[in-house]
Amino acid sequence: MSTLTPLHPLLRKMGTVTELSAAEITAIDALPMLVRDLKGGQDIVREGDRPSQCCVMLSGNAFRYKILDEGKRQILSFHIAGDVPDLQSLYLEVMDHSLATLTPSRVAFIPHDAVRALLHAHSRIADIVWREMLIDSSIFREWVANVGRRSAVARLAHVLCEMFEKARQVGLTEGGAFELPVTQEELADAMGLSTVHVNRTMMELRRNHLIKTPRGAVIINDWEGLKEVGGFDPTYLHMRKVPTPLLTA
Amino acid sequence: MSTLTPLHPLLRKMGTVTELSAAEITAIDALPMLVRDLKGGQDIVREGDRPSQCCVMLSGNAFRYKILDEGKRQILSFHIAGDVPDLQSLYLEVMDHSLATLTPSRVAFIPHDAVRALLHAHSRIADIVWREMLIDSSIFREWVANVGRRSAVARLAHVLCEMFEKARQVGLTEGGAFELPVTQEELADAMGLSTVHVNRTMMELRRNHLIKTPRGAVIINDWEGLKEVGGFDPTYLHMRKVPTPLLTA
DNA sequence: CGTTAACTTGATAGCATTCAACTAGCGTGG
DNA sequence: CCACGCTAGTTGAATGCTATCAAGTTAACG
Repeated sequence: MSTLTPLHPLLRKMGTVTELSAAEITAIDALPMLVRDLKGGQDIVREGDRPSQCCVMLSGNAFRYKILDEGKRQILSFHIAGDVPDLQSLYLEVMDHSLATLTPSRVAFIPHDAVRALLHAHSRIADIVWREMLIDSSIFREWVANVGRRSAVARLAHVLCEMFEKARQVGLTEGGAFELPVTQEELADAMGLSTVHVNRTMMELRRNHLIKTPRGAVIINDWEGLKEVGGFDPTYLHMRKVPTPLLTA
Repeated sequence: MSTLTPLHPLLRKMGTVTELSAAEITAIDALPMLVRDLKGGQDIVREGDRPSQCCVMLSGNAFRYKILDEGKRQILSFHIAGDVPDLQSLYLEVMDHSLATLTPSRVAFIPHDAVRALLHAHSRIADIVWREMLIDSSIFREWVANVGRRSAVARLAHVLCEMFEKARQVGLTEGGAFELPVTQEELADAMGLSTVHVNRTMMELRRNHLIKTPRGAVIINDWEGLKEVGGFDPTYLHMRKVPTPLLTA
């Protein structure tokens, strides 16, 4: 499954946007990283923290979330290998949300200083990184709309479409299938629904032959149909070109 | 009300964060701007556009929104004088949402090239601008949580708290009062509720003596109470210091 | 003053939540 | 190797928050 290339994970993601020069690649390779293996369901940074480093997902999955009054949780995003889920901490000193692993994950921590130095030295890399942050922001906008104005089925279909596209972009799909190590409870917290209703909604998608859901994964049977139901238009993902993984694993 | 200082509007906002040097101020003042007066309810940029400039709100109010299937609208943010609501277009070539005026507004358009040049020449300004974009993103996260996991009353209270804080930050409040030229329909589209229910919810807040709503404005009678109801914690606004407008008008 | 947009109010309907079991899958340990 | 126990998923019934529909009322404006 996660046949990660030997490439630096950052290159994997950035490479989907622009060809990098040798100097740029060297600079990225030279970034100091502290690699750690984490269990699933473990916080990486918490709301209120003032991190001095940011983290790159090498493998596994993570998600960002907020806890509101009465202990209700809102999941803000899901992340896969290659993502830097707390990039914003470079400029926002205190975390306004938490970040945790979903599955056992390998994570690399890079000091903010090192990243800042890289961005100052290589303006093209800076451009890519900023763009990445702005896409992050664009996705939040879509989520506001998703949670605010779509029905449960549409919401779920939309989330699945998005996760599929993001996985496809970095070559983590096989046909219409991709790993989705997310419980229905987590999906519920991401979509602002109850677990029970996510369950029923999911069954509806299956009943209509749009998806199949083997353990920990999703198979999309009817991509066009799913997009239709979710009102999915990938514009907001701002993918530059047709996803072409750097290396065909 | 909007006793705008003679200062460049960008300075107004950025000045709340750091003291700028003379050189930096000159550079900002030198930005080429095309100033236009727009009516209320008029689109500035539309989803799908590929703008080559971004706009600064000099006066008036604006909002960003998406139209989904079946014509449903989701409002993503509200903006006041000093904001640059489409900054992201600097790096995201195609608009994933629309931007429109709420009230008659004076807007300045600045070419992307000029902004990019400014950011390259003055890294401290770049830092402030990036920070601003990331705060934008943080606010979207909070909105996801707001729409996803809060009840109608809490949602409304939270939105009002946020708008008050943002206005206060740039000196656009008088005591607990601030201008809110937003119809209940617009509030509804911002919160993912129906107009009718916004109306009832608003009445509830009034009945509990938390707010008063004279035409086009809001007076907060009980700030602590409103924060309580909305579960409002301003951390996500990432305000550096206690709001001190550059000039006391 | 007439006209229109914004705001109110009442009644009804519906999607989603909550509560409460129950089932299936899976790892662990006796 | 099977039992136990836990987590995730499934199902049913009842409640409830919010939407929808339909008028009516107020307020701004020319």
